[in-house]
Amino acid sequence: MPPMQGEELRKGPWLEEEDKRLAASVALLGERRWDSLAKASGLRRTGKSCRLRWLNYLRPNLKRDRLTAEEETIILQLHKQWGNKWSKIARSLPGRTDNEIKNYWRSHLRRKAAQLGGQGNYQSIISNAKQDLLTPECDTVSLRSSNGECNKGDSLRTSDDICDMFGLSNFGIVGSPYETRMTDWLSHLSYGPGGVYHHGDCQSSELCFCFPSEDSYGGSWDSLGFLWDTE
DNA sequence: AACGTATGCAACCGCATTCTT
DNA sequence: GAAGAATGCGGTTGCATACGT
Repeated sequence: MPPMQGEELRKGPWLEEEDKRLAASVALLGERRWDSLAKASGLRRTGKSCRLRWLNYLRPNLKRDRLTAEEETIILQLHKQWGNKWSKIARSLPGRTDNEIKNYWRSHLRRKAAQLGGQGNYQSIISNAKQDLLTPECDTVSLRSSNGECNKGDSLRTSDDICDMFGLSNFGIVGSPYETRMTDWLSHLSYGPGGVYHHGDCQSSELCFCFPSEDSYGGSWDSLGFLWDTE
């Protein structure tokens, strides 16, 4: 739609005044009909520009801090699975925008992947990130309580138990959409046929809970994409 | 101090898809 | 069901700042 004569559309960085006006208009009219909203607000911006500004900057509950190691791991995992489906990846990271993830990928992760080069090393990035999250004391992947107090025979009954046991709260998972999936999955491992067991070769003298070998649960870390899939 | 380069991020653009009339 | 409008998405660009020489 061409701008009215004498109403040149503005481009470039948003002013604080424009942000306030946009936020007020969205509160009044809702997140839809952006062209109408742009006109009604008196902003000399396109609806498209208003929508983008709202989604990427003004929307409530946006996280402004740097992406965490956990989020980086998720991005790497999901990008491997889905490719450049930024909006899809963003839906699995509450408070993050597709633009932010896309930028982060281009400035951090893509280069990181390129430095190591090749598919095999790409895998190692995920593996390294995984090691940041999980304790590496067993030759199978293991998760241990952050305080090291794993008592043989203890039951994991609730998601809180599981979060406590596995220290999920340390990873920013608690309260996120994947908390339920993660805890469900861990519960399944606890009681399912594969079982969670003390690995005999574990060098730790303490009891630790280890995932079964890849063979016995029929997959690898890569197969766990469903944990993050919110669709 | 001045200049050139690298980096991070916000915003724009064009196209595809979905919605509304 | 068709056409136009609105929205969503991914790629790209431009600018401010940090950093190195």
